[in-house]
Amino acid sequence: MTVRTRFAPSPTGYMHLGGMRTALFNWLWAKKNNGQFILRIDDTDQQRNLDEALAPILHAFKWLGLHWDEGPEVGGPLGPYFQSQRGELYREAGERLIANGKAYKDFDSPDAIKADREAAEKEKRNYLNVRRSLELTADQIAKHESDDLPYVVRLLVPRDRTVAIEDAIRGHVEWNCGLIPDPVIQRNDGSALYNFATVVDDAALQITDVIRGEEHLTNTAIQVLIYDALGLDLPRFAHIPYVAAPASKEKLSKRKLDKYEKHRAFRKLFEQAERLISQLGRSKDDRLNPVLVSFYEEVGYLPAGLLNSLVRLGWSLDDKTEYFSLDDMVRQFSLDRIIKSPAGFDPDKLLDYQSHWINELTIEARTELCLPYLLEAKLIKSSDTDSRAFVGRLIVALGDRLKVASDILDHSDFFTADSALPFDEKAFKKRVLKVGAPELLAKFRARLEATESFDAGSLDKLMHDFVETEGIGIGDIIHAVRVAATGKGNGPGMFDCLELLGQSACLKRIDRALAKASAAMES
RNA sequence: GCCCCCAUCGUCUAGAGGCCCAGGAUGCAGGAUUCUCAGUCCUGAGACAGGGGUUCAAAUCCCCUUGGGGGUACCA
Repeated sequence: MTVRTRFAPSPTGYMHLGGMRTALFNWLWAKKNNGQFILRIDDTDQQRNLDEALAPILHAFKWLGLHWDEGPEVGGPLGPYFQSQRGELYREAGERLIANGKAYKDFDSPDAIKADREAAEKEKRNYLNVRRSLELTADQIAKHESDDLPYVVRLLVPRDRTVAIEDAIRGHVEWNCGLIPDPVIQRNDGSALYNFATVVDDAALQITDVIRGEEHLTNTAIQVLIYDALGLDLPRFAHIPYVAAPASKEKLSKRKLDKYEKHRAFRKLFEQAERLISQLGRSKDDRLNPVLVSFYEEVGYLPAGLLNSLVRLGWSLDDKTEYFSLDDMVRQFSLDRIIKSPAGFDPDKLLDYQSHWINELTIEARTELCLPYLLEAKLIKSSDTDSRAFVGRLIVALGDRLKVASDILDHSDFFTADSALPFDEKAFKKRVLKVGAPELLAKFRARLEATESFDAGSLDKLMHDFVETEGIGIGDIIHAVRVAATGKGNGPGMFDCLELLGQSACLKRIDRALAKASAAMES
């Protein structure tokens, strides 16, 4: 039988990291088995602007390259793939269960149920439905119905048995049905509840493997009873642990950001977002929430980096392999190597995967990633051949300093006008305002002006000759040159920086630094 | 309260009775390289939640405790 897995998001308007990890495991398992991955939209509570709420979710899948075989936009033979359009199926299944005596119409008011529950609690007794509606005669039921007395449909739980599954991750899990109250499967208006709709849909969509978060493990008891009542075969279940927040075993949550902000590793993510906000003049929006997939796309992470990080949350191949491309994952993924305990999302580890994968990229590919940020920041005017070439050279010089695409914004000094270059005050003071430094800088400037060749190699030689004739160490001059030319105390190799800037820019910038230095000396 | 699940370095994990005074990765600290930063290389600190069993032998199996999580809805 072909393996068919599914991911069933509610159209919430965003894609959570934890949900994405669940989706990834489903996708991988399907692909690994040459099966199909289905996207079903659980839009039971009739949203008004469905498209708007769904778009970011579909976009996240597309961005990561996790394409679905059936679902929204692509359709498929077993559609529709929206629960809101499958009401007829649930109604039909509900009627069948009532006809079979596997479910019943419960005319008890919510208040009556509540009273039963409270009474049980008071007596420290486990609550079970009193099932008064089961005592009703056919005539009484007909009367209630003609009176339009509201009712819900409840599954009649067989209290004398147990229900068990062989979970692919947890192994044998068993429940005593004598402890399970009869769950509502259909509301008064005929709409289906989650546990019911899910079973009907998973069966209709021929899902063979249900891989989902462990928060659904308890639901599974009820769902298995529904499968049984409907005479359906059980899929294989795999309940994976949730993705936890840093420094806790709590579920990673979209709403607990201020807590994560205090976490050392997480703070790096917030800083990346702040860089976008300050350098691109963006406003703070929901997409820049590091619990959401959109954050990583916005900041310039690679799908490969995020994917690698997600797959390693709760899954490993062996005791040493850390880096997995999507193809590697498809080849090597397996359910039996998923761990049972929750895994905390670690931004440090993500950054390591990210820098691994970005360094696998060609310079051209990295350039393409960085250009949009430079354009948005107005550091370059267009992405023409010249800009591409220049950015490419910068990226070569940056080497593995460039970890996420928006890191390019940290190197605006290569793009700003010479007359507007900001100097890092601390570095300036330390390197340029040092005794004797301006004099050396001025002398070296003269050499820079006189030289014919301005490539890194020649500049290196030029500097060494200079150092030798002056009888100083290279450290006595190179830092001052760096600060004068780039405004900063650190960065790529100094000679690469000078070459990138070019002769005239370097001279202008050094002049500006010298002027600033003499002004500072006087005061 | 009741039911279910989980428990190895800060973090991600390897480990399915002897290979483990517990291995890798990341992070951290120190050193080397170097013009800074990043990287690279080397070194270091760092864990089997606790208690009972079973066994010649337990991180691994069983029980209890503790801790964490989930469910207990006319949410999904």
